[in-house]
Amino acid sequence: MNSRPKIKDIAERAGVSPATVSRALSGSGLVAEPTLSRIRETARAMNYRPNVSARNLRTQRSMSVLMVVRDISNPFYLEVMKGVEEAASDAGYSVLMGNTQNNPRRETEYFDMLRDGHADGMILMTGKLPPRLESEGSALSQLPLVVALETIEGYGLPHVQIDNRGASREAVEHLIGLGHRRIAHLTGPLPELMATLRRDGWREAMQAAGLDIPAAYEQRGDYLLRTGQELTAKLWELPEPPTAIFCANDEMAFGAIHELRRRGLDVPADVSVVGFDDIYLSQALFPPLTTVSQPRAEIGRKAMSLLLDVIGEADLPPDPVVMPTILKIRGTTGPVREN
Amino acid sequence: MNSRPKIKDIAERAGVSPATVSRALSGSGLVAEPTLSRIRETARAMNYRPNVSARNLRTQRSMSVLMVVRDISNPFYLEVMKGVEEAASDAGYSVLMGNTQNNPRRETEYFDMLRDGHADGMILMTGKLPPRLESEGSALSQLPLVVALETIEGYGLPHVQIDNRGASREAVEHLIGLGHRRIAHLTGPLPELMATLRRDGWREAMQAAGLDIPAAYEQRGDYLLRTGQELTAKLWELPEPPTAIFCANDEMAFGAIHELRRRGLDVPADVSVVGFDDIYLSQALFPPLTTVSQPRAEIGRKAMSLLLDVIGEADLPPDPVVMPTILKIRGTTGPVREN
DNA sequence: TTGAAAGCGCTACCAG
DNA sequence: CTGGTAGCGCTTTCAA
Repeated sequence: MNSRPKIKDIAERAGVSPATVSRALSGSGLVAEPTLSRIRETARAMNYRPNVSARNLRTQRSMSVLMVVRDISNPFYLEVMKGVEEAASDAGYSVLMGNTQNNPRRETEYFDMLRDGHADGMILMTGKLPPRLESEGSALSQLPLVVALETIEGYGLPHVQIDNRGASREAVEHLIGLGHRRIAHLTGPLPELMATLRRDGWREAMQAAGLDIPAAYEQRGDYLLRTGQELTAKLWELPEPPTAIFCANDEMAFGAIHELRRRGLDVPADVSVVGFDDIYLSQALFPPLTTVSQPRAEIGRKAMSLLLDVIGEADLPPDPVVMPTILKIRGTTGPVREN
Repeated sequence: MNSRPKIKDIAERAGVSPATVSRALSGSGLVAEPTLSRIRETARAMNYRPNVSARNLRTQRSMSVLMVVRDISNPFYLEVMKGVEEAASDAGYSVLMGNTQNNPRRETEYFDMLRDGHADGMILMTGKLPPRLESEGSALSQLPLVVALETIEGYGLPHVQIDNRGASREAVEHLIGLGHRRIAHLTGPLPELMATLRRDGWREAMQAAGLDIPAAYEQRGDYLLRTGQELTAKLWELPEPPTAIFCANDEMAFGAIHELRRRGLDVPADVSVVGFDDIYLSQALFPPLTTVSQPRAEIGRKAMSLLLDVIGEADLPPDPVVMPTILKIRGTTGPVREN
């Protein structure tokens, strides 16, 4: 009566076998009505909860999934996590958070957790594989993996992503439409794929409009705020600074705006700035940031639902799932300054 | 050779019993040297990983802890989570994320996960108990629980928190020191304890300085950005608006600044604004926000280490652990405007 | 220092 | 529709 009741206790009290209790509680539909409700009743009365370890051992599943990110303290992941958590919770799964800090040892650890039954599947948002696994080739495609936000090529893994190149092109076209011709770009950490795609989108839009791309207008960054400041400072040491800056993410855009203001330049009257990601608070700045918005929660939900498909061995879309982006035109972009 | 090796496979290969393998791998120190390294070697060679479900079932532990927050998409929790994750990871624990959205059903669910062996302990950051449990009284103090950031009174639970009242007092004193006499406060969701404490700190500082507190200067909020805007708008409908606003959190402070600027008021030349929490990007705004900074990662780490103590049945500090705050004086506060 | 064996709590197979 | 029971993979007595 004192310690936690087990299935056997319920069985005795209800006058049936453990097997029947198990069936009744798991809703297998194979239990006749009078028995069914009697069992349910006693289970509730005894405040019964099935032991997960025992169940997991028996069923060879953990009903948990692993969501692995580069840096857990990046707010960008919040909404994605929320989406993953919602979809997981709806399906009866728990979410384990993995944080790699770009440390290969930790990356490997999370893969090991898949093998040791800690989790039934993994959503990878790191854009890379631990070195040890890279050699495993096609064996990887057998693992219950879904790649989100980033891309891992060559293993036939399911992906949920956005059209980074197209979205960048659209953002730059917006600037061009405002009359800007000297448009610089602060890149992400090249040669990473996502950074490369965003850079390429910028280049494409510039070329399509017949605009010049001075080498110094492509400033190599790393998504960090202070880098945005520094690169902007560099741009303003050029004989001919740009009239607009397209940044590979919002943080660098904040850094750029910060630096411009420090130099007494007004955004957007003097210089236009566009970000990418539409992170939390982007719209709360003054002026609110013009940026490319990703449907983060939906990306999380979709990734989780794909993962459930993988775990359930359902058929998967052979191509990456591409989620739509929206260019949020807000307050940091405006017509090019005359003269 | 194909499917995952189990302890029995290692035992056969190494020519010992499963028991010895288990002892060797868990480092019990009861295995003689030649055997020990032979077992380790074969385990590595076979790429062995112990099955967690089996181990958990046997040991009656899950080596996971649950971190439960009100709203997972609030960036405030990021650093705390990081701290928890670090301390957990160091101790060999995984962290499960729980998101209640203030939904009592979900709150109860997470408590159930404690009982069903999903997790060995729980860090509660919701500041309240699910209704069903409130009646259980002192039985609660037997559960492996740690309360962080918030407070749950009357059950003798271990706490990690900050001195909300004292920190608020300090923030308001800073404003008073700058010559402000008309200082309004945007509160959190009263009557919640944390919101109340921050409000009380403001009142105390005002009273100690002999300043008036017009009823309309206490505007009841809910920590949301847009509420910050709305309440500020209300303040400026008063015959005598304040010269400074102390906000119960940073988001409302951002909202306040936004609204002030919309009205053509300069921060801090016309109005000073102080926030609370020092969330991500607070220092990246222009001007950067003056706010109360909490050692979030340390709070997370401390909460986790307390939880490990609880789980290990170690002695606990009878009083709440109070972590120090720092008033970060940045760019949104300045001397009161003359005239 | 090592091995044999029980059993953690549950599910699912096989009978009836 | 229900019961008996094997066994998931591991740890940990108890004996040797």
